[in-house]
Amino acid sequence: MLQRQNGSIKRLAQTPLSDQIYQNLKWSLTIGEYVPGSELSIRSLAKKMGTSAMPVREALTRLASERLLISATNRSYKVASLEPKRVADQFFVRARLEGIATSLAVPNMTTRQIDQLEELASMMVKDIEKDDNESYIVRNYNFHFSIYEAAGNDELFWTIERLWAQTGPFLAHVVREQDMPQDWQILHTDIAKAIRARDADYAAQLMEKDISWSTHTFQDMDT
Amino acid sequence: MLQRQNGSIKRLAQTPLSDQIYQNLKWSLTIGEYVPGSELSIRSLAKKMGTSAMPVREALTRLASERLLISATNRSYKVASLEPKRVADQFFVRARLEGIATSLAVPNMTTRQIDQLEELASMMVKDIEKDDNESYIVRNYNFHFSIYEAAGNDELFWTIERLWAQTGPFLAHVVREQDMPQDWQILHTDIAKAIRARDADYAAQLMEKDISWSTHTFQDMDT
DNA sequence: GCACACATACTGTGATCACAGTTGTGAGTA
DNA sequence: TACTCACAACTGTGATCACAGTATGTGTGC
Repeated sequence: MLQRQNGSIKRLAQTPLSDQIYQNLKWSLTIGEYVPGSELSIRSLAKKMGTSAMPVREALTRLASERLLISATNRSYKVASLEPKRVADQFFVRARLEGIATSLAVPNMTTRQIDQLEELASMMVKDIEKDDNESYIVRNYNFHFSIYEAAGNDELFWTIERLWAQTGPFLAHVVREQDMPQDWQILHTDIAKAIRARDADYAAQLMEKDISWSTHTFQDMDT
Repeated sequence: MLQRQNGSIKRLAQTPLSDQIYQNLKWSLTIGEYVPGSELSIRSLAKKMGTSAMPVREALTRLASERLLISATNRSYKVASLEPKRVADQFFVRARLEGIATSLAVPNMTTRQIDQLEELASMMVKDIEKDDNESYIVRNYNFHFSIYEAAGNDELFWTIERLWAQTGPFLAHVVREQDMPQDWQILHTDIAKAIRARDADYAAQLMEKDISWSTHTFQDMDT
């Protein structure tokens, strides 16, 4: 996160400005703070952050390089807009990778960690009841990534994290529109149960299901 | 590729210099032109390419952001060195993703494309006999990626391509050392046959096998 | 002969400027 | 009213400079 002082970003020891801005924007994408299709320009962002254009420029080129932003030549950077095929492709890869990560994680998770999963799952149900979408999105992130972290494969973790930032803007849109299927909430609890039962295959299967409903959702959507 | 004139890079219409340099370096990593652990500095690369530091700097930050290069704070960029756990993790993800891509590709490939696969496979055997490692590496790339392209999932394709650039330096090392197992060559022909038989599961299984022998190879290696 | 210190030559990072290309708007005309 | 043309306000891109670290190598003192 960025540390602000006098309304502008203060340099943290040893962490380059460009890196802070990069992390900041990546997180914003993940939790869906940017609407699909919205534009980000170097200079206006730099002005908002109180830095020169340089570190912002670096952050944006990095994000574009990871396909988290679209960069047309000589045009401003923008968040991808909802092209059904593209988004469906992304959720397909997500479903597979997150299923794999889950089955890897099952033997590694402690009962304490599984307790926390179940607690998160029940809190998420309450978030939905209270219409607290922002809290729901963050808890959803924590639920999934505490599993993926337990998988113990850095490259897998990072790849999934990247995909979340890529699909974040679309997923947040669905959550905020309350377009989630009724039985979606039960899935999280079931996943925790399957992990507790040390049933790797079933846990992975549920996880794939959790992700891939989105595949169909976006596949049938018009732009 | 970069177009050279008077020993320096000439700007191609519409393609930013930084992008050309980025593509150039990424390909060099993929085919193993850089030894694990070697250092790349902005200014010296810029001098070699005949440009200012700016576009090189952008290319390197992009590569580091995709984890194709390591960037310690305030120290020069470098190609990752061979840490067994890390490399094994990478090949694990590769095996899974390339298996998935293969099974997706099976129903999509034309007989003409499969013919080309078999031709590539037999040429690769000859490359080994002739000790032409560079040609072998490029043909190996073409063999695999013509399959992955047929899978028809852009995100999957890009993710695999990134992983190849990541593992390129290590794989090339093995190829050049001629450390490949005897039965490895037959695998490529078998994969083509399985695709021709439209046996998606078997093709995927063979593909996973093709990748994952490396997992064990590097896992047992000392740094 | 060895160890410590200082100078030098690097490293990435941030800021600033110049440039060319695109977009959008407003005035002038048919 | 509609269309066109020009100008102004953007856009990213490349080059250059200043700076603060770090590693290296050399010379000096013991």
